[in-house]
Amino acid sequence: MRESLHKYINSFIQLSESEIRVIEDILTSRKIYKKENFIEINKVCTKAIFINKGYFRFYHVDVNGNEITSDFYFAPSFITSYTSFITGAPSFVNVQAMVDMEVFEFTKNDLYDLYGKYPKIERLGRLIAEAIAINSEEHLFLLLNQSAEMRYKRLLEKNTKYVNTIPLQYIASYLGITKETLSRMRKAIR
Amino acid sequence: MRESLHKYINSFIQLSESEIRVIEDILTSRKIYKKENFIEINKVCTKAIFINKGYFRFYHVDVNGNEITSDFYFAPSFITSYTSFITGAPSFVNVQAMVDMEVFEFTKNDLYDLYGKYPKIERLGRLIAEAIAINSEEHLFLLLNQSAEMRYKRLLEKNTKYVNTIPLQYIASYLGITKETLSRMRKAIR
DNA sequence: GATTTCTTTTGACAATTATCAAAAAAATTA
DNA sequence: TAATTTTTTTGATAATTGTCAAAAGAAATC
Repeated sequence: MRESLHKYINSFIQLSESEIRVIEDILTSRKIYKKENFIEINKVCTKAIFINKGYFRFYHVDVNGNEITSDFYFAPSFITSYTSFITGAPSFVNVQAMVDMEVFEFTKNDLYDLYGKYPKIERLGRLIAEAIAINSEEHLFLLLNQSAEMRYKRLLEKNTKYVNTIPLQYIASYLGITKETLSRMRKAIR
Repeated sequence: MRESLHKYINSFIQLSESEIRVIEDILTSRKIYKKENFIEINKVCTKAIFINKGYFRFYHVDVNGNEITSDFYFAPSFITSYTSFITGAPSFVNVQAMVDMEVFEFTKNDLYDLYGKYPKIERLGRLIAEAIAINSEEHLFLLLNQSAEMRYKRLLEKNTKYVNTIPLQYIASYLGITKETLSRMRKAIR
């Protein structure tokens, strides 16, 4: 049942049976239904999850009342409202289930206990933090790299999964443009 | 001489005398002069540094030949071409000294040795990776948050240091706009 | 302190992107 | 499958931002 978790962890680091077990011990299996928010804006986030099935989007509402999507995370992956989880400040994003999902939840306290007891689990934490930093760096790079059309083409190449499974309106704001502009760009490219 | 390093590390985690010493042992003191590139695009980056004095900008050249600045890092801070250092892929950014600088350099190999031997130093690595991820998240948030004018105002509030010390042309591309547009916006705000 | 180099500002105009409203298409639910 | 809801597309127009060239200002160098 937790095979995909093992596989995912293994892609970062080889853990022993007992290390895997203590990780499993802090997890609670849970379902999150489409459109439900796992994390709410302005609340402090002290929980994180492993996505076993489904995907999330991170979004906030700007001054004009528009929803701005800042990120997507697909299974398998660990996620949380990163800045809030780390610093203890209120989250500035909502994290919303895009489909009916299956996740394994755990608390910050439990995780930090494991960090203290198992250096290799802390190493896993470092590797995941690094992966998240790299992901943000790539998104940043995408946004800074010229016209909206170029950004979309780049996304097409690099993140085919996004373009194929995520509704266009959310991809638009991920790219920093409106859905109408993205729709027109797609027409122009065809 | 390395007081600012100690202080900086202490802001993340309390290390013992001997842990501090082994970190110092892998450092090489160095000067980097204004406009010099510490890291070159397309080269694999296996070194990182602690900035003791000065600041860097991260930039790349886009298809139209324009320099795009994606980040700034001021002393005191650890920096490297993050994605390249972690993954071993060629760097997609240049890292350029903005003033005459004083830095302490170290290699990836030496650092990873320390990670293996000193769990608390690996924890420091995790904490720094997290800080970098948070920094990128904030920059992303800035870029996605509506009009250029709003972005600039937000930067004014949040990162006064940037606005006061960095030449406008670099701030412009950090905000995803041209220097002319930023210049006009500043005039409008006055 | 004069000269050179680098940075910022300004103007005129063009291109890109946003906005609002409505229609069409697709997906979901009854 | 019909009805409802959600998502995408289209049109007309406005607002924002970019481009290119030149001037003004500031900083660095001799």
